[in-house]
Amino acid sequence: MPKVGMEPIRRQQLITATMAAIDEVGLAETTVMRIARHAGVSAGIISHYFGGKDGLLEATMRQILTDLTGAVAVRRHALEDGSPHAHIGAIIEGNFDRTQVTGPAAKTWLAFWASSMHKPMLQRLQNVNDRRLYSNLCHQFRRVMPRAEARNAARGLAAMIDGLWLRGALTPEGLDADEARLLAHTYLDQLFAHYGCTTPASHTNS
Amino acid sequence: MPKVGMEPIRRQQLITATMAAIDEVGLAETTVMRIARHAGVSAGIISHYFGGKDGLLEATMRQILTDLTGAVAVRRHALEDGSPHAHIGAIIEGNFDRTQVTGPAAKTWLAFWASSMHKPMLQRLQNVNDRRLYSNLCHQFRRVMPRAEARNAARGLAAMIDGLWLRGALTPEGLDADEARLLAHTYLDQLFAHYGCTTPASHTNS
Amino acid sequence: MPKVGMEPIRRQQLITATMAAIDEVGLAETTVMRIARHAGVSAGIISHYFGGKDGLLEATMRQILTDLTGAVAVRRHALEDGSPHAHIGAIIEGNFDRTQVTGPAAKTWLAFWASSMHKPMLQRLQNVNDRRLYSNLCHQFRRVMPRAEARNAARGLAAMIDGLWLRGALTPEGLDADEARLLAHTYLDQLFAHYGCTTPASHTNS
Amino acid sequence: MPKVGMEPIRRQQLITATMAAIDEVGLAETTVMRIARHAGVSAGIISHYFGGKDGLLEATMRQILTDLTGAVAVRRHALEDGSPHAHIGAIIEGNFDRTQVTGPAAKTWLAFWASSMHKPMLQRLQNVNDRRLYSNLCHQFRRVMPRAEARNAARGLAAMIDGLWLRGALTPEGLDADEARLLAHTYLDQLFAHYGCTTPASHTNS
DNA sequence: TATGAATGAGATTTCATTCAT
DNA sequence: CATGAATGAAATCTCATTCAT
Repeated sequence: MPKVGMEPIRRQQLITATMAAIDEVGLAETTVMRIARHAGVSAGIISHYFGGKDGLLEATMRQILTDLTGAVAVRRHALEDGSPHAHIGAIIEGNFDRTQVTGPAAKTWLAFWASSMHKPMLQRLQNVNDRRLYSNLCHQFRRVMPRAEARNAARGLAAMIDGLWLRGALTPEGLDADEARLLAHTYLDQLFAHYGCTTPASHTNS
Repeated sequence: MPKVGMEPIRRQQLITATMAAIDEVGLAETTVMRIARHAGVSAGIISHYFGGKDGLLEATMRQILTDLTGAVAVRRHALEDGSPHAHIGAIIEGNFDRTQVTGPAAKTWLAFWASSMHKPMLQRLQNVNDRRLYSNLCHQFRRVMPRAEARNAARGLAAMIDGLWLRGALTPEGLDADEARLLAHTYLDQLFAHYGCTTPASHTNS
Repeated sequence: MPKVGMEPIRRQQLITATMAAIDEVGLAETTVMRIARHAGVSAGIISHYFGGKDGLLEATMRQILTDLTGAVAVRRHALEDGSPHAHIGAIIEGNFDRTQVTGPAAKTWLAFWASSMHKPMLQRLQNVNDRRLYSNLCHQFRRVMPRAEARNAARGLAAMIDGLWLRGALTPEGLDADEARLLAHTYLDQLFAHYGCTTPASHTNS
Repeated sequence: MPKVGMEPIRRQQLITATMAAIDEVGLAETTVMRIARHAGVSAGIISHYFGGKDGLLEATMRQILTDLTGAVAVRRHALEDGSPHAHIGAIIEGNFDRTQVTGPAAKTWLAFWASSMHKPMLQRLQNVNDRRLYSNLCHQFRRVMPRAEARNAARGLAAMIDGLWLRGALTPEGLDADEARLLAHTYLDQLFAHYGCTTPASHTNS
């Protein structure tokens, strides 16, 4: 039975199982045994690979944040139009990426979000991502607005994105990604409209 | 110490202590012992008055939602100007009422929110409130917009309010209520601007 | 509310409530609160009148045993025929008295019986009664049998009576007193038959 | 110490420890900690192997009943003489088997018996066994008596057996198995004598 | 006399972690 | 590498008893 090179496979297996467990019963009811059962392994192995339950949870959150960052980055690199509106549009699209808002990832995300209020390690991860989103938005808005307005626009859009996620995660049927994107883009257009910019009308997604 | 007629006093004491405990260490680490210590009573009394921990948590969430509803209602009844814009403005103000966004209540609110994903009873309470907010907003927007636009406006504003709450709860220093209100009102003005309504400029709060 | 002379009334009320509670949920689930609810009083009063739960239980058992002894004594005193067979018949009749085998008393009796294995005080009460039954039976049998046979007859009949009680208490519908009496009398007749005594055939009960 | 394949060993160990604990302090005072101490393991393992205290108690009762059934079956299969009297004699012998009436098993049996009045699961187990005893006795009696008489004989003998057990369990020194068997066999002989059957006189046990 | 508020001990159960195999 | 046996800490709940009113 002993195999070499199992480490990356097992780690991914366990992270996926963690999200499945949180999706199923919530973070509070997620025990190592349940995660292990989802992964089809024994509970003891979690301590082996992650040093303990907390290590696994941290790794899981890290992966969700990494995936989210990646989804945004991919879209921004694919832009032909480098306008601020296009960049921010890509950020919106990335944040409502199918792989993020569908299934286990969304509930896991919100669960960690709430949990991070009182766990310094999770809070740090959260903050890094949060600040990146804000500074990216702010930077793009700055290209067409004065600083004060750009800051408010960035804060408003960030709040809107989070709010849509939140409401989506709480809806039993899951987030309606298309509607969420529509609302976010509409808001974006309104923000730009206040500054006399041209706003491309179509938001058909990838 | 034993006196008669303690029930309502103790119940309120324990609900307050629950919020304090959740604020302090988070829902996951909130034990009945910690709540009892906050209230200066013994742990057993929680089962006596609330039938158990779950009963107390439910009562606590119920109170938060009731307070929130009340804060909105008070402001709407105090309106001299019955315009849609004024009504919606009052709803925003109520949602960022000092007693709601300050201190323990805000974190407790978010904690329950996340928790409600997997607890039917909390979910039900959540849904009732959620739908009331949405239908109130929708109804006012309908007075100045076509149905489809009103729906989107209501969804957008609800998401914005939640998003601001959420980000506020996660910020270590707590929510900056004034900034949040400013962003929400700005968004509201934008929504109305799109339909050529007059938008009163001042949002000095009570 | 304070009344004088309540003591005997309250004591009887609580003893009756204790039997009702044991009948309803069994000795293990019988709490002072449940007893108090049955009696329509508060739990604290039990300690007041009986010094505690154990005191009440002991008083309850004592009453059951007293009632049983009384039921036997009444029948024996009422005998016109002083023959051994008549005396023993009266003992049997008393042991299957309606007030004993019907309703709460029977289950309470068996519950105490089992419990008395490990509670010296109950065991003592049990033993006193037990020995009285045995010595009464033995004494009557001695009038028509040699000592060794009388002893065995007494032991056998005592076992038969207990066994019928036991099986009756376990039967959901309760003990069928008539059938039990019939079996006990039949056994008695057989015991006498072995020694050539005349055995009156009729066992119609009081 | 952890080894594989411990499950059956631990289960038996815990069942035995349960009987020891009940024998020692009675069912009411038997805590999982005490059982665990008897078995030399930690309390948590009881939930691990039996799902909880109730599961262990049920398993214990099941084992006692199984052992009892086995003790009877062994004797009946060993019979050379297939007469009704021999069969019933074997049933009596089995019911007063040394392993049953000696030590912890007897007290545990009675404790469960009383407890089964209010626990459906135990009651079911009890009933199955009870009915088997009755129907076995009845069937054998039917071979030499009319139906009505056979039924009464079976009921009487069953009551006698239970009564002897009961009194034995309550006697501090434990049941005197020889005396109990003697009384039961004597009763059996009397039952047969009433129908003119030959009754072998010797009841020396295995 | 009687209540019910309150406590604190004790019981069960869950669970993350460790460790021998 | 992987298992599952086992522990011990912690959490919730129950309950008899006490006591001020």
